[in-house]
Amino acid sequence: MQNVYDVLKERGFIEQVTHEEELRELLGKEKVVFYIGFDPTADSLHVGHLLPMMAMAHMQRAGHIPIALLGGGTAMVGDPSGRTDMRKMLTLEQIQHNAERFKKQFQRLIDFSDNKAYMLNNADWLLNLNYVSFLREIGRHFSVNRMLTAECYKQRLERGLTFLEFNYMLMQSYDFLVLYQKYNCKLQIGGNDQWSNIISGVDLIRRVEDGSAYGLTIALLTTSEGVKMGKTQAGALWLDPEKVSPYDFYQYWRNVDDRDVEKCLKLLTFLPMDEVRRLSSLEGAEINKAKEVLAFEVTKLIHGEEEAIKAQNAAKALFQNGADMSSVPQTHITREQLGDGMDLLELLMLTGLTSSKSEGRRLISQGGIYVANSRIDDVDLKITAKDFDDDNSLLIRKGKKIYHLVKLS
RNA sequence: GGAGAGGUUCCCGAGCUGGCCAAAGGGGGCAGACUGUAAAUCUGCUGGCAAUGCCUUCGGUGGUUCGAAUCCACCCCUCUCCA
Repeated sequence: MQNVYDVLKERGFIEQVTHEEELRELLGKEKVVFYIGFDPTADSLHVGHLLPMMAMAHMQRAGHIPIALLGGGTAMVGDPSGRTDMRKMLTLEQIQHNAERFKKQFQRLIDFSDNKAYMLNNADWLLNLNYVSFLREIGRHFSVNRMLTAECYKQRLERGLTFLEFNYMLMQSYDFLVLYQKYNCKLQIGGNDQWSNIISGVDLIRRVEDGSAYGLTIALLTTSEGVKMGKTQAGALWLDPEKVSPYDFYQYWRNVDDRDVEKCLKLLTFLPMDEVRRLSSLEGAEINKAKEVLAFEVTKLIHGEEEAIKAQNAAKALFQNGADMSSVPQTHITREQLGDGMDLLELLMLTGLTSSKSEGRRLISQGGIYVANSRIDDVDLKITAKDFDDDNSLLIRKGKKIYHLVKLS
């Protein structure tokens, strides 16, 4: 069987490693417990978390044991890495609630049964720490001089850094130490921005336990433009279907830049590399086939096969004249709401296609709104029951590819 | 605690000798043309509303004035230097 290390490397996950050869060997010969931390600062995971999750899944498939560590304790402080401002502090209840949501989402990719993976919360050991003993046992191993030279603090030194945030590194290092002691966790994986925190954990384990631990960072998922992937007009691309519908999720991947297709297939799907290479080599309009596969696979991974099929059918219905419109985003309105005619501007807002009437006016006057596939140029157009088809539905389109179905009942 | 700089519309960033400021410019976003549900490029738009006008907005609260993002007072926050 192929060494997971090589798999991760081939698929482009690995950015930095503490001891490449040793780690590779270790992963090849024993079951390794490893951990990745997640900050429960939002009530859903988003695309940015996908890479670490995939890495975990690959590792688990290779027989290793993941620990998903929720930063319930560290979130009380907030990681300053890669931040220009201080994070908002969350209440205990918010963090607890978010952690619950995360677990559901993890379960799609990671098998938590029979101790094949753990989910822990560092609040369990961080919140009750005694300040003075923490300083004596842990704090003494940290050199402020060295911390200040760490990349993650350099930037903040120019802009200001509170003592609270400065402690983040100690807390994360302590996490690693605790996991090493209690679970024999030898490896920490994290985003590339976690490098400083990770190596300081590795260091701490060496100093306190005289043990060998390893660190590995994963590339950040960026577009060919170098921008973080997963930004949509509405904000982040969340994994929660309540926040981003499977259809929109599918469309996001269906529309990635040509240049990002290969990277996404490698990082976000489990397709064998031969298949990835074949799809990535498609050129011109052909590459759309690869994008369809990508969109389908990623959606299947996150929302399940059934939802992925629905999203794909909806896309086909809209873009390739297919018939199954059932999963196109839709809004229901009643005949009472419609009355004897509703302003199109009003309807656009109901569907969420626009957020104000002004925006609707603008769109219409620029030719960006289509009702039942014909372009609308009348800003004051009223929609009546007659406009709906036999199926009591009306298709509205905004721009080239944002569709919305209005159902009358 | 002391000295200084600053907080502007989604972001950056002008404006700050008071009216011509819903506020330059850039970024981002949206739409149009082109196209492959791609990229690049070009064009337009980018606070709201019952819309040739009206309303809310320039850290907060009061004040001066016919009129304030622009002047004054107090307060809050951020940064830099000093302790």
